[in-house]
Amino acid sequence: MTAAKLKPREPAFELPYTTVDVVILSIRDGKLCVLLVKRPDSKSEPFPGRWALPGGFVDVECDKDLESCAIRKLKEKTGVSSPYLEQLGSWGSADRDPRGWSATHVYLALIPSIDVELVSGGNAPEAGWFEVGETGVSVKLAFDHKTLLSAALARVRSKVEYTSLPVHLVQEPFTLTDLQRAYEIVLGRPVNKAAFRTRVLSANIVESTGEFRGGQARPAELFRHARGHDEIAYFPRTFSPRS
Amino acid sequence: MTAAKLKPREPAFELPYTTVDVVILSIRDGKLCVLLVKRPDSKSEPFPGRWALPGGFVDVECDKDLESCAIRKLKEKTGVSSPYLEQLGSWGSADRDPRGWSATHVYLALIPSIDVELVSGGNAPEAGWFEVGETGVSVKLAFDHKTLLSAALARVRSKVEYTSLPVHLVQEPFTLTDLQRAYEIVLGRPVNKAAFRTRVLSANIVESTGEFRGGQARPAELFRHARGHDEIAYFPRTFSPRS
DNA sequence: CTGATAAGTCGCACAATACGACTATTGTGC
DNA sequence: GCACAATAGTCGTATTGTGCGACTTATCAG
Repeated sequence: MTAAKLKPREPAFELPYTTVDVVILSIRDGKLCVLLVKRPDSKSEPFPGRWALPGGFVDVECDKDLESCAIRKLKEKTGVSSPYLEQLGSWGSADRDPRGWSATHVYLALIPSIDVELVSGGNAPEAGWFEVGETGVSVKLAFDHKTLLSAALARVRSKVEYTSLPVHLVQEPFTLTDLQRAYEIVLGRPVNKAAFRTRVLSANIVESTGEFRGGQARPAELFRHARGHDEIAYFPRTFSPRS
Repeated sequence: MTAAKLKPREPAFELPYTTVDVVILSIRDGKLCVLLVKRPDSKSEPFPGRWALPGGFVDVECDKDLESCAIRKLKEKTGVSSPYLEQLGSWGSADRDPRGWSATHVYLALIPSIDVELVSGGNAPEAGWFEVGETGVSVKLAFDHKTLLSAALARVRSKVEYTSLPVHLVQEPFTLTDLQRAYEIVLGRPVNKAAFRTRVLSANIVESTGEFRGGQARPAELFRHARGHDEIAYFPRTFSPRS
């Protein structure tokens, strides 16, 4: 790729880099986890060998907009093509990337806790799921990705209190108990069963499939996301346990 | 400015433009208003003469990060230097700017309803306040600014229900009635006085100055933003009138 | 002194819900 | 076949928060 490829543009001042990063969260083994990829080991790259959020430069040739770019990167890493995806925000400064002024548009994706085929091997970077604790992951992250991850966690933990967001962390069909577990994992505290069920059912965010799943006990009714509820629903009040 | 100014960079693929736009809202004459600037009339510019949100290219020479850039643009237009400022999101696509692939980082600013000295005249663009209705302003906007403004209004109207956000629309010192008016203007409906006062006071978002303002009636206690509450507070419940 | 005006308070009724305790429905071991 | 374990799902109530109308308080004008 040469400078000849650069279309002459007006104004001819220096342009920042534009990137997209995706915070992909999922529940694995009862823990909230984030998907990280290992940066290439080449010394010409910043943060070689360091773990990072999946992401990279916007490709003006193939990305028609920012969201498409985020979806492309998600698809490349996980094979998942239609997750819950929302924009988290953008971070841009002179020093967040050693290569120069850069701005990243960060997306938050939630995917169900199924076995995602991590697209790895070949020249694709190594990828893996990392449990997130109170503040983030235990490994050191590249760039300002620690900040981005913190922001994502704050957003998710805040929204759990008053939205139907965790619906997107469970695989359809699911039982109300499955859904309650997802809430509890993200909230980090138990939730009363009766109160939880009234809330969820009266908000019409899920609908019955009519099917039941049996275990060694009474079979549980199976639900799916309510049709026409691709977006998350807002509860009028937060989950607030009695003191 | 010539191509020589362009620092050679690796990778040498085409970079999107990076801009920052600011949605500046204020209450004027009891109406929610947005600040717009007129685009230059030169034919070499996109959307000549059209009204637009204040904003423009990130200047990698003087802007250390995106927020500084937003603050700079706000200062240039209004003279206000420390408003309530939050990031709204980013919009980027191949076709939102006729000059090429561009991504804009949009900030939302709330400023008190004082007489802002609109910095205008000379070669500075014409600027003015426009009342926003249900969906936006009555004039046609440049670029995708209609979308950006809609998003800003949706954010504000949603947050009014459960946060202390309108605190930043009133000039200190203010009475509780002043604050209630701000809520009512953004909400578009009346609020019960007693309920409003309990909520606001128990949330500790304002504190008394000890001063009083007299009119032809009983003097009202004057308040200011509570110290240590630069950010907005979240109420546990939404304003919800009885049906 | 009286009335107008707006600030600020009080108390009740109502609605939502957190929660523990209850019932219901299945599988399993004896 | 019966007791029991395990989990699903419901019920009733105590408690909390708050919406709202009506009240009291404080000031000014005439």
